[in-house]
Amino acid sequence: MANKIQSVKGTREFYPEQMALRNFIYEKARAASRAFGYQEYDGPFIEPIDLYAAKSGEELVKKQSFTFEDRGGDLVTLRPELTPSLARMIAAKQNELTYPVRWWSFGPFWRYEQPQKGRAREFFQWNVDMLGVDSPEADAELIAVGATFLRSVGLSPELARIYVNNRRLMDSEFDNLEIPPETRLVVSNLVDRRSKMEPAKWDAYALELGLTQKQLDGLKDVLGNFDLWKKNDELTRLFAALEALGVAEYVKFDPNIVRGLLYYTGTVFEAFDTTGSLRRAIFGGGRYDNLLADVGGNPLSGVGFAMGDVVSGIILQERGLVPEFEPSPAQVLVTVFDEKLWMQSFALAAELRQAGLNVMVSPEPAKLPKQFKFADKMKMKVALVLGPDEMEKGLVVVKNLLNGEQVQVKREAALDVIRRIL
RNA sequence: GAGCCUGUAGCUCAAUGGCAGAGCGCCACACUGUGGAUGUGGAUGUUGUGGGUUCGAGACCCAUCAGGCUCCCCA
Repeated sequence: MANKIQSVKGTREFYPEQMALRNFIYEKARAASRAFGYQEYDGPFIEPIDLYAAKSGEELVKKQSFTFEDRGGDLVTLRPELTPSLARMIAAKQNELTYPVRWWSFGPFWRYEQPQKGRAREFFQWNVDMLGVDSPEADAELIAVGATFLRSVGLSPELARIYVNNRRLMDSEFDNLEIPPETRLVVSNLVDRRSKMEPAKWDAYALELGLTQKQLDGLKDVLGNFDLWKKNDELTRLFAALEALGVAEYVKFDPNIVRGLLYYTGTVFEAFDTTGSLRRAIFGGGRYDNLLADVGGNPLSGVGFAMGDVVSGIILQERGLVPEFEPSPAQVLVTVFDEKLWMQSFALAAELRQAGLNVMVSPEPAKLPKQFKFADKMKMKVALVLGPDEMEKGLVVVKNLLNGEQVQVKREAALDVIRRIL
């Protein structure tokens, strides 16, 4: 180990088993996206740092992104998120796209953060966005896409919940409490931290930030009022739509969901594992009204969410929802009897592949027990034996590895016998 | 960026400052035309890395790397 070069901190190596999990998440995300008519797209993996600097604080970009100078002296960065790229892509074709635009993507992202459980420096993220329609019903559709994913991987409403809030609602509540706009960001941050702090400490912290006792009491009333949504038109429409879309059981109003991001303007939502070991969100998103302003487009409202593969992967594993790993894509092994019949086995394997089966054949004339052990470890379903006896009569032995039964059949009939087992 | 915990065989983990071990897995054989089960035997290692203290360090000290927990952050 000593002089081996280690993998970069916070990166993961995807051995076949982990790759299967990643692909499982990808397939389910793809299916949920397509079920609602979303089109797959992708942006570049490296971008000019300015793309992010325009939107986020420069300090943040420098601290948490992988940035380097290319040979031409330009600063480029490994993309930390997709939204700015999406905004640019939309802006570039703003007048030729058919709205509403429904796009989804799944790809790698990089953030220079402290790796820990649920967080890596290189990760995959599923992004889903709808642009061009500003309605609570559109918001509901995005939530429904997320819920469809949860349902499809076996995360029932008991196991995972989507919590919803609305920025405009909270703003009007802040107005009622006479919390001035310039301290709202701080207050949002405060709300975000509530679940992580002891109540007494949180109170003290709130007062420290400049809230009056009266404002603090009012804020706590707001955060404890789970019926608040009923007096908000956007949210009542949202929940009616969620009901009709058949995903209402997944969704709950929660005034404590604020999400740190500046650019959300209306509905915000986050999905959480209800009892798991991770406090991190499975996915999160919301409505943003000014997506294109920074990249030179005309105003266009959108709603979207993103889900990382790290947290979702851990939850699926902890819940035992990952399908059993199948080591070999080939379910059929053609054994090699001995050196003389080696090429005969190769030819038989080729024949079966021609017929559309995935077939492995031993690349060496190893002992039969060894070849069977291999098939067993690879969890293959069928083994064929082509020995001298079979060769002579134009037969082949087909063995069902699941129940141990084997039959000797004519070579031409082998394909049907195999197909019946698979 | 800060604090704390951990690092020993492929994996999970033992070992009072005194000969580095167990279980599982792996390999071979029992089984010369057939896997899983069983039995017998076998190999496993620069104790993360680099220094230091000591007659003697896996253990104690310092540094460093990696992982975990928490804070920060989450565009």
